[in-house]
Amino acid sequence: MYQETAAFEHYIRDHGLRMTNARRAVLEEIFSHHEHIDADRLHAAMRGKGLDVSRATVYRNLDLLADCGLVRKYRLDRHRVLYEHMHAGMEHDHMVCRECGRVVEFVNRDLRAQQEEICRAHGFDPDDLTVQVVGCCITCKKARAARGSAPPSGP
Amino acid sequence: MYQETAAFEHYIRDHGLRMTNARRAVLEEIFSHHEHIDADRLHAAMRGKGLDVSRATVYRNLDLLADCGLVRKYRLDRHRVLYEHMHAGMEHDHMVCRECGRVVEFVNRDLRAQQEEICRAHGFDPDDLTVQVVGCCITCKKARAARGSAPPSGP
DNA sequence: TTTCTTATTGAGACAGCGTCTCAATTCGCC
DNA sequence: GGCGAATTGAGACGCTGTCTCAATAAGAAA
Repeated sequence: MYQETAAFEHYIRDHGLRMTNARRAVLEEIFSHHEHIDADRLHAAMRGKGLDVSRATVYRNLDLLADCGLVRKYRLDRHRVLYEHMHAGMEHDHMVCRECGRVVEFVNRDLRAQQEEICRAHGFDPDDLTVQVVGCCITCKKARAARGSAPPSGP
Repeated sequence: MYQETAAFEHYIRDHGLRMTNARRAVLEEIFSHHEHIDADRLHAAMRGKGLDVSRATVYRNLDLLADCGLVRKYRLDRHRVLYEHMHAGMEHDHMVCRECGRVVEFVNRDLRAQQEEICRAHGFDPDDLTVQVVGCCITCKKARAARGSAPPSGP
């Protein structure tokens, strides 16, 4: 947490911004959740702890944290935007199950390297590389198979 | 167009649905645009041609077309969801420039193969593999460099 | 420490994209 | 042609995120 606070304060100062209680609170909150969370849930969690920060401020500061690279913003679909703090160097991607909505993380260095290579080839300077896989997870696949092979059974 | 109509009608019948004028119209419209387009723009284009189809119907049928695999739904960010028809077998991905908003397509078979491999390893059955790169395109990069090397000049 | 400037905040109105509702219409099987 | 069900149209609605603007507070300067 020390590192992140320091990095954030550094960024804040460098950009002529000001460090506030609300900013510290959002930073601490997002770093206390070790998994994806959406802005409104985070906001609710903060209020639940008695932290009186407005919704707009949570949104504003999550975006600020995303800008300075401490937080990653990840859009699943129209109704789900997740934020997660960067756990040093662990760039990962997501598989989203269409049926149960479960999000599975995976890390693959080769995939990243290849994406960077493609960007280079197109003279494109990437800020964010995202691989998003939408499909059906192993659990739902099994459930579906079970239903399929034993439908509303015989006479 | 024959193939797509046939495929669509086949899907429609297989799922106990009905083929309607609105469905045919949406199918024809999306296949007449050989690039990404959003639902509202498509709707406007249809009305412009005198096709009297409601917004809700366009949304509904674009989703239906996406379900049956004839159309791909691609989300850039909160405010941009693009649809594009599948041009047989040409699975591609997108790079979006953060500055000018330009969308560059690229195709890379290795990248796809690798994603599929990862899915297999996780027992995940992919419906849609998306690689989304957000960054800065070569044009904007040059523009930025030009500004950077010759800022509001000397005293 | 007090003062002063200005970034930030809070509350809620607002915006945009989709979705939902439900009566009216249309499909397509008989 | 007639019937039952799927589909449509029009607009209200919902949700996430942004904007507004007065009030507040950070932090530099005195």
